Amino acid sequence: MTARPERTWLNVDAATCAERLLGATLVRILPTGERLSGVVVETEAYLGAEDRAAHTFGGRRTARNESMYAQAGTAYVYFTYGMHHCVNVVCGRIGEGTAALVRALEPREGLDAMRRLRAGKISASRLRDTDLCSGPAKLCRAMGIDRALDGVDLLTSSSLFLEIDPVIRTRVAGAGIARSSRIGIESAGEEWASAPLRFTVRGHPFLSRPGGHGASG
DNA sequence: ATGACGATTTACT
DNA sequence: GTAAATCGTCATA
Repeated sequence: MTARPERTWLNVDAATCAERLLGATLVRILPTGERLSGVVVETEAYLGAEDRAAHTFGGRRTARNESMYAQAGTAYVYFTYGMHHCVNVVCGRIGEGTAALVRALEPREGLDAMRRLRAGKISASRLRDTDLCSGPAKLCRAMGIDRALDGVDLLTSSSLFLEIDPVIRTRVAGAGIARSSRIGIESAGEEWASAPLRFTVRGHPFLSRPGGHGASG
């Protein structure tokens, strides 16, 4: 039986939240009513004011990152590189500015719709299942996530929300969790660029790129 | 008002 | 491996 997570489950530090989200299911209900979903298999933790790589570093607070300061369970969706969206799960206390970036999903429901949404110049039929959601911007494209969903409550929303399937989470826990350095944050400096704040399901085939070797979980 | 910069992806050499 | 695509946001003036 699946259930939505409790808010207290996300009211934790970003690293704990990022690790915890592995094995959770992200569900998107399109305006058409189609249900899309995928299991979270890769995340990154962003630690807030202290973290040079975080959008909330130094307490920066603007219209763009406002939702990152909201309550745990809020979706922080941002637009970058002039063309891509990425989605985070806000965690910790209100005003803390911490979150976990969702970097890859194993697609479970609505693969045809995902293919349609992801298809650009290449034909949809040529997109392999492993290409659908293997990156933070890819999964947003595949699930139709954009700034319109910034700030929605992932615990109560009917358009974008989290579900926990105990069977899936048990299977993920059995596979083990690996930690590695976060991707694409070189400019944040060596200390933060090398911090082991990326979490992956060990050896999972749907990652954005190979995971690291670390403690099992 | 302006300029530099992305928590990326894709195509191409 | 490298480079282009593409534009909202933010710091500076």
